[in-house]
Amino acid sequence: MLSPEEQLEIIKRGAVDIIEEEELLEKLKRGKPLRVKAGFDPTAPDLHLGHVVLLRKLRQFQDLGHEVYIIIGDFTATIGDPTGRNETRPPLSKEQVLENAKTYAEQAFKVLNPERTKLVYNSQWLEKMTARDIVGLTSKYTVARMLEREDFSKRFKEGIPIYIHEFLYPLFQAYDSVAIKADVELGGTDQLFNLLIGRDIQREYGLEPQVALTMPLLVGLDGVRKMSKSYGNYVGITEPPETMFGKIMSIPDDLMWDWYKLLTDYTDSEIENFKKLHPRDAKLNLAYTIVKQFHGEEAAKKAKEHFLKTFSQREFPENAPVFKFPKGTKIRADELILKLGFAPSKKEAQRIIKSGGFKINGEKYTNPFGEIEVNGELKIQVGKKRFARVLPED
RNA sequence: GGAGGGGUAGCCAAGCGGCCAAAGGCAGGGGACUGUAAAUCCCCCGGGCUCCGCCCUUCGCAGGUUCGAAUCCUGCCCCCUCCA
Repeated sequence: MLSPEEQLEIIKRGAVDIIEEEELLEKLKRGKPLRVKAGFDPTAPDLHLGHVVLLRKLRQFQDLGHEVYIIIGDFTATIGDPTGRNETRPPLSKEQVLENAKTYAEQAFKVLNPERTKLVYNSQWLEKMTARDIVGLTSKYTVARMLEREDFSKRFKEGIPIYIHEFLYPLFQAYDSVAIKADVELGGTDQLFNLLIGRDIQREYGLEPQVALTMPLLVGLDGVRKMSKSYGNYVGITEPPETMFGKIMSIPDDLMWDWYKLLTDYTDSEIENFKKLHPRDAKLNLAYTIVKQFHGEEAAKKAKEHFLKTFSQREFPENAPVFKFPKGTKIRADELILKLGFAPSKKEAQRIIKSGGFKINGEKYTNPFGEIEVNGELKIQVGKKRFARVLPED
């Protein structure tokens, strides 16, 4: 077991805020496993690399001998957390939440150690609260302090409605920390406010306040906005190795250093060394390292080869999806693309063809209405990334 | 409850009787370039028709006035601002 000081060093890596660092050191010095809490938003069961940043930090705690508590907000999800939004979020059904939680756990264990992870549902304690209990909880915080939160105050100023139940969300999240006696709570930087309320509320209930630790929000593929499913700039952790690899390669060069820091185990000095490489090679290594974490070494190697062949050498990928047509089928070029699912409409397919984005067996094919006969194998390419193999069938 | 302002394509935003499938921007797609990307340049961006032209469906919803409406009128729904 590492010394408290050494542990702290590891924990601090990549973190934005630790409130308070001295308290954390105190807790570590007691030598008992800490209860590290993280909430899970059951509205988004598809985990992406943005979530991984947090999960990796949790994993570090586990590797240091601590215990992770994942709070499934099955109760709070029926309220809707307004964090980071300027509007109220629609509540979810109970069944949906449970289903999402299951998917979440499966994916989270690609990073977390299941033996040191406890999944708990906050309905366990929140549903038992009586009106009196809730009044008790709400009497421990003020409206003025709630309005300190940026999205609340912004909405308040702009006249966008804030419903009273939305104030309950941070309070219930804080109460979760009371219920499990959390020592540390992790979240993205956008969660800082909620994490801090946890400290106040724990204190009110006579507990030692938790340490709030925030991690940066990972910037997505566009290099601008935080990674989020709704922006479409994400890399899902269940995506196939080739897709994952390709997506990572498409991030802006500048972004890759953040990714290195937040998504790999490389030390700062190792990362500094990578900066001396050709950016393409540094990024290849990044993609390789990340893919390896989720799919293993073999798959990562293959994904890299696939990438080099397809993009650097412009070769036709061997594992392109295969479509079979009866032998001798004649089909119009635009209809073929539509059938392969490479365009949402014939019009769109025609545009692609006209502008030279359609290749058969490596040759550009520019007549959208041309009849294509399926006799032998056809290697179809649409744009740079979409490939298909069309085979005749007797 | 009163007084105003507004709802236009994925988003933002012009248009305010015909030349409007609707300017411009963003996002997106294709091509060129490249290191994969970014930047830059060109093209495209409602759907359908063997398509250099034609047809259908779009401007909150439902009707109406007109040869003709996103544009005018009526009703309805929704949103915002100010006052109470």
